[in-house]
Formats: sequence, structure tokens, C-alpha cells
Amino acid sequence: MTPAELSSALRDALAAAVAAGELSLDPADVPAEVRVERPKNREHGDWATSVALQLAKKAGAPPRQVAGVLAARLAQVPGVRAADIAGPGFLNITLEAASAGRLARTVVEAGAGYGRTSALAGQRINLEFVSANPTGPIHIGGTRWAAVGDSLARLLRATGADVTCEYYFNDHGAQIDRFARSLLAAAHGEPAPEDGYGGAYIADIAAAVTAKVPDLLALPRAEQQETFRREGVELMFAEIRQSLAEFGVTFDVYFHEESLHSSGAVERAIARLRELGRVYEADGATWLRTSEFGDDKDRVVVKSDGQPAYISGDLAYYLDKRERGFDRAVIMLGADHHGYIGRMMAMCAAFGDVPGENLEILIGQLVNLLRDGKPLRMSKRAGTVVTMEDLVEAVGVDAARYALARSSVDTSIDVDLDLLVRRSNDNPVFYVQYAHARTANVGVNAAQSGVRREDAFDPALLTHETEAVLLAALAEFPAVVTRAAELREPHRVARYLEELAGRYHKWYDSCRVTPRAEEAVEDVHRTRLWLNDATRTVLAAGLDLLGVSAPERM
RNA sequence: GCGCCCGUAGCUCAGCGGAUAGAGCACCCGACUUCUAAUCGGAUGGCCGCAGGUUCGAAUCCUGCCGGGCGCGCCA
Repeated sequence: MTPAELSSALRDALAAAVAAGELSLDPADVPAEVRVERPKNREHGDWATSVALQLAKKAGAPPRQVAGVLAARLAQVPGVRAADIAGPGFLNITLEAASAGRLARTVVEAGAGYGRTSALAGQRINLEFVSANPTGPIHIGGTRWAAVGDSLARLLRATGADVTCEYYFNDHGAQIDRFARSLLAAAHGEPAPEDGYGGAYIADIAAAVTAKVPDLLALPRAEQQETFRREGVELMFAEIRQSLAEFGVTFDVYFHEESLHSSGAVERAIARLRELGRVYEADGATWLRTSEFGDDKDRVVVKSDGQPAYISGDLAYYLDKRERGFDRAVIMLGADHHGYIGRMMAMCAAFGDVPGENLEILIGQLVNLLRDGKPLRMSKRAGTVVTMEDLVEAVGVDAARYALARSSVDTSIDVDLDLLVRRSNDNPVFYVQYAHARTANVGVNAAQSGVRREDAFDPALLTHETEAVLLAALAEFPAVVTRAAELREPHRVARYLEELAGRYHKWYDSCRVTPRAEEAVEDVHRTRLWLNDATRTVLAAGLDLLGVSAPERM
């Protein structure tokens, strides 16, 4: 019996009790869905609901009495072993072992499809993340968005959404000029410009450009700079894509800001807003009335020198996404950009859309790097940047992705390089991966011992305490996936996997799948193999949602 | 000054308004004739920043403080 089935049974019991006059409750007050949850304390059964507490006032009866009515009816439901009233009015439900155990087979037969839902079916989502400027390698912050964003995309797809992952490539504007001048300076052995970029990669890129364009340094300086700009951006872009690919992250669309300017999309977006009466001219500039939509002040979209302001690209980009048919544009930004939320949401509203619905902005807090337990200050200009490549080289893709994705993006996280470099088991990814490897190994041993799933499945034999606990965790997976997708919180999957791995390890410790040498193979072994393989299925599916590998051996 | 995020065990962090607030690490004690000990069992460790409010019930929601981080441009 799955939590969903139990929830339905509870709702039916409630409705029946109302119909029978056992509860004086307005049928309209019967909740459409009765939530069941796993009690923290195992002594409180497999599942629990607080529905009686919530309905007591409306029913005009003490909570425990309401719970009693439900308990009597629920106890009649096949598969339910006991329904107990506890505390102020909780209803604690214990399932028959066989009823809970059947899930093992359900999971194995569903395979990778177990946990997939249709919660977000029909939604067309454009998910934009990383979008690091092509003026340097992806640093640690961008790496966090790569890990979290890619995992979120996997989650959204697992819940039925149609997702396009997009990288907004800021290849337009003054920063690119600074980048070009930095390359130029490096090629001539000059120090980096005051407002430019430093670091070894600048010299590397400059050398690569001069190697590619042989007589470059003989050209007029302005032409040199233009070539460095064009070729440098191209090389940086290739390097970024390469790093992302090695990190296991690929985007469906790499969107170039430049194209918005060259295609006239920026002008069209501003013209649209002008038609809607959202812009005005003042002080020689063109302004957008964002303050009418909750922003602190109006924003300049075309500067008095005639150049489009940065936000104009965002206007055009947002409009472009909507015109491409996306219901929702979801953008992940670092905390240092949270000041944009107001104007971005106002822009969304100015177009006549619904902020928070058509446009969703996820703000992630920053990553603090530690070395020897001390904060490491990063500076792009000084070249003291820890890049995605540095991190991967130090700890590997799996550990890096897992470490960055297992915490809520609302929290700034500390990543201690020395800790991760040590490759110690401080990193929970090993704990989870090891559990998966163990399930695989158990499978191999079972096969060698002649334990075969297809010979028997008798869920009534899964009676050990650790089995009930493990099964309950497996049952929760679809709800975890759905909730993680809806809340855009991939870290929930990681935390769940750690919990599941722990329960598996405990079960492994007390329940053998393969008999000892002198023992015969029995149905209990065969049935446990189903449970082992069900756990393996969920661990693999969960790790996949995080973009982390599920090794067969470690 | 204004805005956003955070404040939970020694450390890093979980915790959809529910029961005795959890995990990993660190520290201490135990379990390797093992289906892989990268594991498991046990012990220790908490004014959930502070003060009010809402509620049958608050770490969770609201308000105000305190502390930390990050932002508040005709930069990109």
C-alpha cells in the first residue's frame, strides 16, 4: 500500500463517516487530500496523519474522538494492520508487512520510471542558469548554479515538465571591451588595465589568439583589439562549454546577448513597451516605469548617449523567451544580483505578465571558500579565482556536484578545499554511492548463490524492523521528487538519498540476501533480493537526478 | 538609511504549523571467521539569536530588535 493509496483510503473513510452521520461535518469541509506522513518516531507506526486535529473544530468534537471514528473505519481497510489514536489526536497507522512489502516489487518493475510523476505535466519551462560572462573561467559560484540548475532541470523533467536549459551569453557591452583590452595588454607584456582582468588565463588566451592569427601584432592596435575581442570571446566560450561538459552539464540553448542587439529585438521590445505606455523620455534618456510595478525607482533602458542600458537586453531576452512559447522563465541568479529582482519582476508586469508565475527568479547564496579553515578571498582581477576546473580536479565531478547541490541555495555554504582534497568520507556522496555499490554487489553475490528474484516474492516475509523502515523510505521517493521540483529545491533529493542509504546500510547489517554457506536458499532470500534491487533502483534514480554517478563497485 | 538571504549540537548543515528537534563529521566505547567495516550499534553534545504575537499546537507563520553575508548606478 502506497502513501497515495493510504491517503485515498483515509479520505474515503472520512467521507463515509460524514455520510453515516458519525461526524457532523459539512461535506465541503472534507479535504480533497488527506496528508499522511512518516512519523519521526518509529513507535508511532508506518504513517501518521493529523487530519483529526485539523478537523476537530469544524466537526465540533474533540480531536481524539474524530480520530477514533476514522480509526474504526480505517482498521477495516485491507492492508492496514492497526490504526491507533495517539497524543492530542494523531492517527498512527501500521500496515500489514505484506501490504508494505509489495512496494519492493512495484519499484523493481517500474525501474527508472519509479519516482517520475506528472505533477508538472503540460508546463513549458525555460530554465536559465550559470550564464557566466565570457571574460573568464566559471568560478565557484557559477559552479554551484551548474550543479543545482542541472539537477533542477532533471527534477522538472522527472515531474513531467517540458524543460529547455539555457545559458545567456553576455557577449555585448563594456565588459567585453575590458576583456579585449586585457588580452591586448597581456600580448604586449603590459600590465592589465586598471579596469581589466588579470590572472594566468588572460595570458593563455592572449597567446592562443596570437598563435591562431599569425601577424596579429603587426596590425594597427585598434584592429588588434577587435581581433582579441572576437577570438578571445570565442575561445573563452569554447572553454566554458568544455568545462560544463566535463561537469556533466549541457545546455539546450546558448543564447548570445549580441544577437538581441544585432537582430533588432531590443528595439522591438522597447517599442512594445512604448505601445503599452510603459516608457517615457527624460534627461535625454528613455525610462521604463518599473516603479509602477513595485520597483524602487524607474530604470533607464536607453542611455542619454543612445546606447541601450544593460536591462534592455533583459527586456528583449524575456520577451523572446515568451514568444518562443515558454509559460515560465525561470532564472537562477547569485545573491550579488538579488537587487535585480525588483526591476525584473516589474519588467515582467510591464509586459502584462504575472511576476512569480511567468517569471521566476531563484536567488542562490554565495559559496565561501575555505582553506585551512580560513576564508579565501577571491578576485578575478588578481587571478585568485577557484574555477570549476580547479574544483573538479581537486575532488572529482561527483563529489563537487554533490557537495554543491546538497544544501539549500538559500544558505551560503562553506567549501573547505583541503577537506575535499583529502577525499575523506566527510563527503556524504561517498556514503550514498557506497550504498549503491553495495546493492550491486549484493546482486552479484545473490546470483552466484542461486538466489533469483523470479523464483519467489512473498512480501509477508519482510517482517524485520529495518525492512519496514526501508520500505517506508522507498515509498516516499515520488513525493520527495515532486516536492523538490515544485519548490525548486534539488537538495531535498540529496538529503533523502542520505536517509535512504542509511536505512539500507542498517538493513544490510541485519538481513542477509544470500544465505550463509551451510544454509539453503529460501523464499525470504529471494524476497529480500527484490527489496535490495528496489533500493538500488531508487538510489540510482536519485543520484541521476543530481547528475552524480551510481557506481557498481567502489 | 532601504531591500534580500541566513542565525538550529564543537564544525558543516537538514527539518511541507505537529508528537521526545535530527544527520554527517569531530570526540568516547563497542562490532571485521564480513552477502565490501567507505559499514553498523551505543554514549556525549541544544535558551532552535532575543522579545512579543497568531494557533489546540511555533525551529517553522507575523512584528520588532541583535548579529553575519550580499546588494541598492544613465556599470555590465
